[in-house]
This record gives sequence, C-alpha cells and structure tokens, in this order.
Amino acid sequence: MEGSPRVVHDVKAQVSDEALVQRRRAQIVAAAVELFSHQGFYRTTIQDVARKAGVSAGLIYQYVTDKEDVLLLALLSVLESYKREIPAALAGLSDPLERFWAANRAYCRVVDQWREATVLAYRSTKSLPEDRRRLIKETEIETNGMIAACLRDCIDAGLMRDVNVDLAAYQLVTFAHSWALKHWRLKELCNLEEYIRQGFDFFAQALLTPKGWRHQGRIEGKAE
Amino acid sequence: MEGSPRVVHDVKAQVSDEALVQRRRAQIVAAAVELFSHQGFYRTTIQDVARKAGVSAGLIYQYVTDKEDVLLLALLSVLESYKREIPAALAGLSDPLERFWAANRAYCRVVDQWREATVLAYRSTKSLPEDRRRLIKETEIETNGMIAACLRDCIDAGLMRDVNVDLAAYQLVTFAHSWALKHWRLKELCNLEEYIRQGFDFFAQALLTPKGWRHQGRIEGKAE
Amino acid sequence: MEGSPRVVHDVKAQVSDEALVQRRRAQIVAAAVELFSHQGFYRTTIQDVARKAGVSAGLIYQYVTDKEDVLLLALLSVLESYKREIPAALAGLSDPLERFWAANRAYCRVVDQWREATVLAYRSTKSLPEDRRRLIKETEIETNGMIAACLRDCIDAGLMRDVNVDLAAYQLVTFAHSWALKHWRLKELCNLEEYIRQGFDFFAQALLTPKGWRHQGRIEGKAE
Amino acid sequence: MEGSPRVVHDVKAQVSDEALVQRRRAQIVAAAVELFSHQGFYRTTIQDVARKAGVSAGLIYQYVTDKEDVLLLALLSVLESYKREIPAALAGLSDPLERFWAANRAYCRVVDQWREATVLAYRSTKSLPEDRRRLIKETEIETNGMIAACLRDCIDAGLMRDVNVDLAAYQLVTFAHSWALKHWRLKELCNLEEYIRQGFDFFAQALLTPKGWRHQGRIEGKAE
DNA sequence: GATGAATGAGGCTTCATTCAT
DNA sequence: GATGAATGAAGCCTCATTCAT
Repeated sequence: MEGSPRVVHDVKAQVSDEALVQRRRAQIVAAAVELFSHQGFYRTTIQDVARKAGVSAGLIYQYVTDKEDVLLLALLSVLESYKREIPAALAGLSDPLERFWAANRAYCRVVDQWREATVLAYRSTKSLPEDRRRLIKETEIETNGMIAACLRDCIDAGLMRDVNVDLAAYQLVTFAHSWALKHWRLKELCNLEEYIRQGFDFFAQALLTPKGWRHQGRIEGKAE
Repeated sequence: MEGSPRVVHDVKAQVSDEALVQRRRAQIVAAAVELFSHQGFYRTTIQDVARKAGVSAGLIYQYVTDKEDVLLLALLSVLESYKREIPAALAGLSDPLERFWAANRAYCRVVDQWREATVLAYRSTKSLPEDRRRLIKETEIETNGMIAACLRDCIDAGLMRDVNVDLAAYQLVTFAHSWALKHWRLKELCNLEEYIRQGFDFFAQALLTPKGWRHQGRIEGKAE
Repeated sequence: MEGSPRVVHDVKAQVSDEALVQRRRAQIVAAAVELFSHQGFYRTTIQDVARKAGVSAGLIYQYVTDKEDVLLLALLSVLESYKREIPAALAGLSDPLERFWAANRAYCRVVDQWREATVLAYRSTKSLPEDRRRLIKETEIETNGMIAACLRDCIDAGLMRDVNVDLAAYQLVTFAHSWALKHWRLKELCNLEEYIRQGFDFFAQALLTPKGWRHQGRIEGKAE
Repeated sequence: MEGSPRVVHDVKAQVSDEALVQRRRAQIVAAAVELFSHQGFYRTTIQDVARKAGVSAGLIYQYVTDKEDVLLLALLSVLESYKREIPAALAGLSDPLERFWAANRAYCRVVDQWREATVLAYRSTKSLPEDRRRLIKETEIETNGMIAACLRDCIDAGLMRDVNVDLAAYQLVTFAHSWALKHWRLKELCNLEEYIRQGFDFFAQALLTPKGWRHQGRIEGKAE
C-alpha cells in the first residue's frame, strides 16, 4: 500500500538490489509452498525447491539464511494472502451482517484456494523455532481480528447475541480451516458452496438475535 | 458400537511372546508420543525414543518395522484413547440430550488430556505413507461416528433440528480439536471448562428445537 | 575310519558331549551351506541359519565361536565331500588310465552335486582370516594331490606324456570347478555328461602317448 | 570386433559435467578396485573408498547410486580392460595361429596385471542384483567371443581340430583366470611365462592338426 | 550475482554376539 | 543344554550448507 514494497519479514538477504530480492524470494517461495504442501517440509530438499524454482541451490542461500527460513517465508505468504483477501471482500460493503458473511465466505474461499498450504501451516508451524513461530502467530491473530471485528459490529448493532467474540471468532476461523484440514473426508460429503451454506445456517442459528433474523431476511430479500 | 476387541494394527513383531510385545510397544509408544508431541516426528530420533523408553535402539526394531511405524502406533494410541473414553462417558446414560453433551464433554476432555498428542496427529498423519494413513482416517471416522450417533438420536427424538448430521458432527469434533490446536491462544482467553460452556451454549443455540430447549431445562433442573 | 569320529577342525565347542557336538554341527553346517550358497556369506544372518537349522541363534554359539567359524565349517564340509568321493570312485580299479578317468569323472560329478557350494568356496574363502584360510588351502592341495597321483601313475606307466604334473592337475581340477563357476553359461552349451566327454577328449589329446592311445582303445573296448 | 565407444553403463550421475563425471568415476573405481580386491566388497566401507580416492563419502553418491553400483563399475572396469587388451594384442597380426596364441597370451597377461581384480570378479559378481549381474555376464561372453573367434579361424584354416569352439574357449579362458584364482599355489610352482608356456604346450597338443603342427613350426622358426 | 560440486555430520537400520532364564 | 530377547557398534546414505569459480 505504501510506496516501498512492504517487507514481510526481517530475514536478511546477502543481495542488495531490493527489487531483485523481492523477485527471487517470490520465486523461491512459490516453489516452496507447492513442494512443502505436497510432500511436507522435511521430505522436501532445498535441491527440490531450487529445481522447481529454476535456480541453483546455492542461490537460495543468498536470499535466505536457513531451510527453516524458506518455511517461514512460505507460511507467511499464505497468511498474507488471507490478510489480503478478506479486506478485499469487504470493500464497498457497509452493512454489518453483509460484511460478516462476506468476510467469512471470503475466508472459506481463500482456504479452499490454498487448501494444501493451509494444511501445511498446521503441520509445519511447530517446526519453526519459537521466535519465528511467534511471527506466524501474530499474523494469524491479526486475521482472526478481522473476523472478530465483523462479529463485534454485528453484536454492537444488536444483530447478534452478545457472545464471547474471540471464542466465536475461533469457531468461525476453525470452520474455514476445517475445509482444508478435513478435506479428505468432507469432499465426500459436500462441495465448498454447500459446506459454506450449511455452516452459515449453523452460525446464523447460533448467533443471530431476533432483530438479526429480520435484518437477515431483508438482506436476502435484497439479494434476490 | 462398543470398542470390540479388534486388533488395532497388524504390524508384525519379531518377538513371539505376545504379552511382552504388548508391554514393549506400550513402552515405546509412550516415549514416542511424548517426544513426537514436543519436538515433532522428524526432529525426534529413534535414539531419543529408545533413551526415553529406557531401551536400546536396536530393540525398537524388534517390535516395529520402521520409524514411521512408531509414528503410526503413536497416532493410533491417541485415537484409541478417544474411542475408549467416549463410550465410557456414555455408560449408564440413556437420555439422548444427556448423552450428547456427555459425549462431547468427554471428547473435549480427552483432547485436553492428550493435547500435545492431538496436535501431533494433525501435524504428522501426512508423514505416513498412504496405506498407513488410511488406518488413521478410518479410526477417526469411527470416532466421529460416535458423536454423530448421539446427534442423530437427539434429532430423532425431536430435540434437535434436522441438520446434516455428518457436517454438524465435524463442527463438534473440530470444536474439541481446536482446544488443542489453538491452545497457545485459547488458553489466554479461557480455561477448558469455560471453553466447553461457551461452546455448548453455542451449539445449543444452533441445534436445539423448542422441544429440545424444554427438555434441556428439565435436565439442568435435575442436575441442580 | 578310526574308532573315534574324526574331528574335522579344531574349533572348540562349549558343549562336552562329543556325539551331540557332531550332530549339532552337522545340523548347523547343512543349513549354512544351503544359505551361504544361495545368498552368499554376508547376506546370510546367523538368525537365518538358526531358523533353517531349526535351532535358536544362541545355540549356534555353543558349537562355534564366530560367524566365520560357520563359514569355515561349511567350506570344509564341501571339501571333505571331495576327499571322500574321489577315493570311493577309485575303489577296486587298478588300471592307471581307468583310475585317471574315474577320478576326474568323480570330481566333476561331486562338483555338479555341490555346484552352489563350490561357487561358495570360490567366493568366500577370502572372507576368512589367513589362518583359517590356510586350513582350506591345505585341504584343496590334498584333493589336487589325488588327481595328481593318478596322473603321475599314468606317466610312470608311459601312458601319458611327461608333463608338469602339478600344473596339469590344476588344469584338470579347474576343468571340474568351471562346471560350477560358469554353469550359468555352460548349461546353455551342454549337459554335464557332454561336458565331461568333450573335456576328456581334450585331455586325452593333450596327454596320451601313442602307448596311452592303444591302452585307451583297449579300455574302451572292454567297456563295451 | 573393435572396442566401439559404446557407453559401458547407464548409471546416472547427479553431476552434469560429463568430463568431470568420467574423471571422478575413474578416481572412485580405482580406489574401489584396490580395496575390494584386497578386503572384499563387504569388508570395504564406502568411507574406505572415499578416503583412498581422496574425496568425501558424500561425493561418491553424486556419481553412483549405491555401494553395489561401485562394485558394478569396478567389475566393468576390469572386464573392459580385457576387451581393450586382447584386440590390441592382435593388431597387425593376420596369421590365424599367431593371432590365436597372441590373444591367449594377452589374456593371461591382463589377468596377471589385474590379478586381484580378477579374483574380485569371481568373488563378487554374485553380490550384485540379477539385472546388474547380467551386464557383467554379457561383457564376459563378449570377451570369450574374441578368444572363440581366433579359435574358429584356426579350425577353418584346418590348423586345429574341429572341437566345440565355445567349450574349448572356456578352457582357454579358464586357464587364464586360474593364474589369478590359484595364484596362491601356482606361484610356488612356476612364474607367469612358464605357466603360459606349459599351458600352450598343453593346448597345442590338444588342438593342433598335423597341418597345424607344420604351420606352428614355421611360425616358431620365423620367431627365432 | 549465480552456479553446482563438494563436504561431512547425522540418522536409520541391521545384525553378530551375549546372557539371564 | 537351549532359548531368544536385548544390546550397541557400525555402515549406508541423505542433504543442508559452503565456497571456489
């Protein structure tokens, strides 16, 4: 958003040309996300990543200090995409209920798009040393915060019951993640849109106040 | 429905004394669960497991074919504990609603007890070769089935809305698992019992019919 | 031949009952010869030998000091069979030429009978430490001596040319061994009897004197 | 007939620079032949080979897939030297009898040069998996073919008896190999040239026709 | 800046041998 | 005498990382 490309991480590169660093890292991370997602972090070698990225193994170490660093970058790139997609889905919407559903729908869809990578995040975050892991957790809390904020707005508007916002946000987030985590089973039960519909019905029942229900009716009426 | 004494795994040991095999495997698995849970599968060496189990590294291979086999055994032991605890919690209960809450409460508590191991299951199942992974998945489906059965009984009794049983069961299971998966954050927000209470309130709202609510009131009345 | 069963080797057993020692060792060696012959010495484990011999692994070490000791015993048992068969084939024969052919024919046939084991001897003698290997070599020299003696008798009788007896004996022995060593190829070219016939024709040409030829004619005449 | 520059093996190296691959493999194989010859395949560790070759253990695996692959390369390098030396010895010779003796003399001398390695070939070919072993056998058949061809030419020219060419070739080949296989004993009986002389006398008796003898006389006359 | 050959530490696994029962 | 569970040393192989070109 600002003039200079936002630096996602503080990993130090040995190369000075900032634009090149960005490009190279993107190249490396793209390869890494794909490979890590499919084979897991430990089964993927740096040589694999290099090959898929179309660079040499040595080059990677000019943009990264560690293999773990590649993992960090990969995980951050996934979380970043969450942080990017949700606000995008909310753009132009002002009705709290509309925003709430839009945010959650967006979340489910990004998860679906990055399904393997979401699983990767669950599998591999613990493979990071505590300090790098913290970075991941902070980013996750941020994303959750967006969902929580939408929820809070609905509660403040009297559209939803006064539940524990943070906990409920976790339910919502978990619902989205589960589509990835349990996809091996869920895909036999329904497709994504059906999953979203059933889930939203569930959350509506759990959360909406009578006022919320009426409001909801009006939204849906408009939508038709 | 009960845990029929089905043989959990068909991994062949090189030792013939069946009782010894049981004991040794338990020893190995206990060590493995602890180590894998904390350091992850790949960061744990067989030597680590052997040391913690108080045996030699070579011995492990008399009871297991692979390092991966140790993982399989570890994961199965966790899933087995689920399958054991839930029916135990239902023993003596006949009221569908009581059984429903009891089952879910039991689930949350086993997860809490085996918190690290539950995380392990999420992290490491994919590290198994497809055929061993299938074993894990089947066991998981079975456990889910117990939750789903309780839910179905409530629906059949008119106490709960006629939701998609399998999907709703996943929501419940996921809720329990999340306590482990997101414990790093949730523990800052509440303790287990509070987590259960809030979650159950949520599910009650989402699932109970008016008849269910009245019934629920009576149960709680009795409970006091 | 003597009263006490001849002790083939000086390997010390931990068991005192001499008859038992003989029996157990025979059991072990029989299993070892078969396994070593097929899979080679290094690919065969003591457990394999124990299993095939129908005893426990621990028992083997009461009759043998080493795995190498098992190999020594196995090789000796093969060489012993040579030393047994050749004299047996000569029993009752007094004509030098008849004895010569009979000895060589017998040799070829024992080799054929113990084909895999003969290959084993070639493969594995070098796996023994020098002192144990000497034992093998001495036994081999003894066997060669029997062939050489037959040859010398023919020469002394003027039936064969005065060639270097030791070298020629090696040619004869090698001819027999080759049937085992190169069986993978030779079996495509002819069967054992054909191999012997062609080889004997060859050696006859190489060795017989004119007197030898006349004598040979008479033998064959008698044979018909 | 000549050593066409056929690629000896199709083992894939992880290194692309073809010249380097040649050089490294030669380095590794040279070390391996020496060590395997003296200590045997199983007693030699990859670390041993690496040390003797002056490289790291890891490097070997960039040029070879297996320890067995090192053995294969080692054996092939020996057999290749046979295939190289024999044609070289025949260069410029056109007389069938001269060619016959030259080929066999060359064979005996290569065997002498690579004495330990020849023993290695006998000991270790069976240590290879069947498919790699086939490669060895094919190469051996080819070498034998060169000897057999010389023999056939002599027969066709009426200089030698019409024996079974393949079997007789084996006798000749075996004679050469025996110098290596039984060197521990033969060296006490004679030196290489004496061995060759005696052997050739033997084969001359066995194979030459009257015409062959006259021809032989002329050659030797020339030679003096 | 990029390459990729080279290194070497480290892990899994096997198996000869021992020893308590 | 026999058993077979247990040990632990040792070897093969992988792969993150470095460094000369």
